[in-house]
Amino acid sequence: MDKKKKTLTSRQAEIVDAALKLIAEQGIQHLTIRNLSTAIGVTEAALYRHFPGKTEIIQAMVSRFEEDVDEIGELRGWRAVEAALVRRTELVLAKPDLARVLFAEELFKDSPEIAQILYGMMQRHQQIMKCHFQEAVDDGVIRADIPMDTLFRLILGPLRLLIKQWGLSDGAFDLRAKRDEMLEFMKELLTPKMQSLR
Amino acid sequence: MDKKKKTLTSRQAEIVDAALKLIAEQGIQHLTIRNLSTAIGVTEAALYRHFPGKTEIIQAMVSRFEEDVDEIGELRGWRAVEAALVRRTELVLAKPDLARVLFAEELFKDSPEIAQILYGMMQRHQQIMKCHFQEAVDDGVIRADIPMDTLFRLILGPLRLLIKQWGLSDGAFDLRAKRDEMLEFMKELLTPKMQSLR
Amino acid sequence: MDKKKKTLTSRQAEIVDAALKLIAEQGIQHLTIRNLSTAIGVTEAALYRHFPGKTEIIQAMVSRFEEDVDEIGELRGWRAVEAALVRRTELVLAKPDLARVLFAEELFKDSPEIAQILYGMMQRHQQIMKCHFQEAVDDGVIRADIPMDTLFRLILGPLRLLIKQWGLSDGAFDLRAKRDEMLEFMKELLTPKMQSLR
Amino acid sequence: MDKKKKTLTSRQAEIVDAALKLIAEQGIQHLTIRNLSTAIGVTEAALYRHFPGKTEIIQAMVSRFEEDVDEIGELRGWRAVEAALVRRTELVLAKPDLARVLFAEELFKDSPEIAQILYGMMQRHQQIMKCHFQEAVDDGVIRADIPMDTLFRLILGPLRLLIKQWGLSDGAFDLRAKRDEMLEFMKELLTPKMQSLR
DNA sequence: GATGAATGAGTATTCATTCAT
DNA sequence: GATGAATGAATACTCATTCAT
Repeated sequence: MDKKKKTLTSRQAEIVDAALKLIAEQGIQHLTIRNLSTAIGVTEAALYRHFPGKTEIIQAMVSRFEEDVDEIGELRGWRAVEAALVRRTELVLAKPDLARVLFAEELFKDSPEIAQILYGMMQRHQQIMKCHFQEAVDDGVIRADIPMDTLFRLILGPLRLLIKQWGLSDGAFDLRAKRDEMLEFMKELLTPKMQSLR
Repeated sequence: MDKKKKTLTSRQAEIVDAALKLIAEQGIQHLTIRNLSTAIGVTEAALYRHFPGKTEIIQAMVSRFEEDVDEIGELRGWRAVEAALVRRTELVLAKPDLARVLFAEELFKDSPEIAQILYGMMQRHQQIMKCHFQEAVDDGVIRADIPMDTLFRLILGPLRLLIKQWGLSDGAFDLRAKRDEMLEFMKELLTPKMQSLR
Repeated sequence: MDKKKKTLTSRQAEIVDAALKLIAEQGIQHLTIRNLSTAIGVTEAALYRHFPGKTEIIQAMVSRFEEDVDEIGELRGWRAVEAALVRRTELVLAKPDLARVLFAEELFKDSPEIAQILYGMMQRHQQIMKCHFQEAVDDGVIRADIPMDTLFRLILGPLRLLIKQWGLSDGAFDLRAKRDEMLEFMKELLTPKMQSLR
Repeated sequence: MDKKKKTLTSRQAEIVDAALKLIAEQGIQHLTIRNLSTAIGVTEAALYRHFPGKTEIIQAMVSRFEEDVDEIGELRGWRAVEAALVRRTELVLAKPDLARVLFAEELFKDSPEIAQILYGMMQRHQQIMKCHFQEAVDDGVIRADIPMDTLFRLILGPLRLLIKQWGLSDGAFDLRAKRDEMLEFMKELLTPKMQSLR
């Protein structure tokens, strides 16, 4: 699955880590070369020994998300879907601002490279999810008449909104509880109707 | 129901339009006083005759959403819900610029005033929708066992994601068709399963 | 004594009053055309109907000080000197910031016209004081061997410093009390020595 | 006795010098980052490598006064007082720029931090002088009945005025001669009048 | 007399980046 | 590998002033 494994030097890794921390703690607007360099304890100029520019730092950072996000392990079918949604919310809970970056494709409008990376991630994620949807359909857990893209929206859309509301409300409600509640209803709603006859 | 005066002078409207366009086309980082003023064809200083500051411009911009979004007319119940979703997508189709900004609350994360406005809008919109949900439940069109906030997410979440995907893909698919398809499935999924007969 | 009596129109007078008030209340840096115009209740542009520019407003304002400062009435000799010093401190007490302007010749370094006016005021004031010194000398109240300019400094210098300290300390001590104490010592110190033999 | 580090880099010293010159020659309103940077021959941005902001530049400038002013060496009593006044005037003669700023506390009225520094300097200087006054009193050179703060004003006030007049007149008179004359009179005036014999 | 709209020059400060050492 | 110094372009915003109406 890895397209271009760019093995980062330890210094590069350190920089990417610092960038992640900075975004997570202070928001993306505080991800400046200055802040980054002082976070690491070197001069601003020093960063340019390790990355050609800021864009590349963000690229490296964003690329790393991918590993984190889509590892659901050996699960399949609806269990895999559930696991994915859970994993996402847990990531949000663990690193709220980082998560905000993940969902804010608009933020990177001005650097097409990064937008591209994010778009690719989104696509790949979508692909994986659809696999699991298909498995769930085959398992008879989800009704078969909903097109995959619509299905994707019906499931991921509510999750995204839930996370967004949680973020906007500054964590005012119990994200896990609402997520579980939502998942339960989703599953029931999507269950084939004939099941009741079984 | 209008809280504050929002009668904009023609120049103010022009500025707000330009701001909207700028954000939609280039991202919020490019919404600068400079860009804004040159977009209109005046000096930067000139803008300050019409708005006290950048914040107020964005506020005016954001406030305008509200008018556009929430007028559903005389409908009630599920019909009203459908009308709202349709209205939203039609708005997106009519003013794609506005649309791109509409769901990107993250964009304004760093200015709490605007985040507040957006949050307020969202809350009010949510309130209205919940009314209609309740009506739909009372009408027996929607099952009664889903909490209102979850219901809101199950319906609005997919719509938002649909619009976002449409925006990110630069209008690559037929928004109306997908919206109608989605609506249809939603309605069916949410219909009570004659549970009362069980 | 009036060089060019510029009879101000009532609107001009109003503007000058507002300018004085502004300086007195907020300091000279807040004396802007904007603040001035809103203080009066007109547009910025309107001010230019009454004065050719900001400089002329300040000129008119500064010119008015002259009347206020040097009217000691019918007194002469040492009594007149005392009266002058008292008058100055009372002015300071009444309008602290305005007074600060009076002593801060440096503030107007960049507009030579105003510096000129202030310098002229200072000179004239010095002249008047020296007259009274001479009278005091003739009266035998002040010793005759001190040159007039030095005498001026020996008397006015401490007063200025007193006022400055009072201003810098934000009025932390009793200006009147210290002024009277100072005056008393001054008089005694400057009394001709033979007096003791009289 | 030094409170904070004041070892300036050569570039910092250059900036401070330029700032001093700018204020002295053109008034504080012209002490802008722009003017300052062009005076030195660098970009505005370059200044921020050497000072965090304008405030700190002015602070450094103001702080420098202290070193120059208060070193009188081993002297004590009236000799020390004389030495201090002489030193001050010599400083004025050597660095007229600095001199013009030296007594213009009003200039910094709007930035409380700097006003604070100046006030502190003034206080410390006053303390030192009062020590010497006391010594002079104990030596029987100065009469004992004048409160220390008044005494301070009676001696330093005239000096400040002398220097200010010299500055305003653009060095039109012989500062040294007038200073010596003043000092002589001061000493004589303040000599005890054998009051003890009365 | 007064306004609304605009201007041009200016304010302090920040940013990503470069380069000689 | 890293630093110190610098740059050019940008940021939001303010000021005194002008001009057509």
